[in-house]
Amino acid sequence: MDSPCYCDLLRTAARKTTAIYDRHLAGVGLTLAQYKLLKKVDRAGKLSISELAALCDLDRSTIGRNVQVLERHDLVEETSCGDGRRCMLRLTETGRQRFAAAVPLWQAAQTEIEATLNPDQITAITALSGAL
Amino acid sequence: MDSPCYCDLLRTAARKTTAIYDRHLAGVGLTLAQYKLLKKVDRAGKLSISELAALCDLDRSTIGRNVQVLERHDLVEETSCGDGRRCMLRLTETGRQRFAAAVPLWQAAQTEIEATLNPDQITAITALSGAL
DNA sequence: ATGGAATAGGGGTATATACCCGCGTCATGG
DNA sequence: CCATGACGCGGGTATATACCCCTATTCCAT
Repeated sequence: MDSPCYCDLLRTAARKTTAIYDRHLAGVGLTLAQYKLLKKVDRAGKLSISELAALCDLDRSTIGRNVQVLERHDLVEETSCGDGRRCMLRLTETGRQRFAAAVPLWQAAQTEIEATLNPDQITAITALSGAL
Repeated sequence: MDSPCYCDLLRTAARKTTAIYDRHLAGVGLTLAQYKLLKKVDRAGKLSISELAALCDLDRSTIGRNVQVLERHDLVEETSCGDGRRCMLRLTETGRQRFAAAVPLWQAAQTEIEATLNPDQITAITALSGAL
């Protein structure tokens, strides 16, 4: 009758963990979502908004707006490519430095989560992405 | 070295499941978040914004704005109590009907999730709220 | 070569969320 | 009985997210 709302549980867990990661990353003025974007741009070197959206499995317009924030903070810049429709994104020098400084903070958050949750939960969470 | 970002996994899982619940609830024009609010107001009968925020474990200002949406949709209304600072929320008749119609849709989403995830994952997710 | 389809992106609108600040109200200690 | 502090809430600002529509560009088939 009263099974817990799985959606609510996951949304709450996502909010709580996001707060933990954001708290760690606040030292370099990044949010977890921004860190993830910087990481993907760093890995790719250059990529378009649509490619980044596909990598993140997020809506293209969401990525477009999130990238605007990164551009305002001078972490990412656009470079033209042959195609007049697209613009390739890449990290600025500031972005590279900020990302490098953020990595150990992110790692600390990871470690905190690993210390908080039990191994079964870690395993279950890791398998979620494949199941949904 | 490259452990997956637990925060990203949970955020993605929350987005995906929210989309599933929202798709089911779209039949009555509600989102999962709105459904949860209506459910809590329904259970409580009457309660203030701060009480609702505490129940949801969300920021008071967040609840205030989400309740404004419900009021615009004529699902929730404010009633004055003795205290001039507070206003008590309760469901409107429309809100009661909408919530009643939404319950089986929510249940269908629950069932879909139970069919998608394996029991271990369900257990792990359920235990998350206590751990975080 | 041209016209229609496909692609890339921006902008509008809406919701969900959090933090901070200020304002009004209440309650309580002198 | 009044001043101070506690409380409740709205509003400002910022981010994250999604859907829709429009425009510009490119590509491809005829």
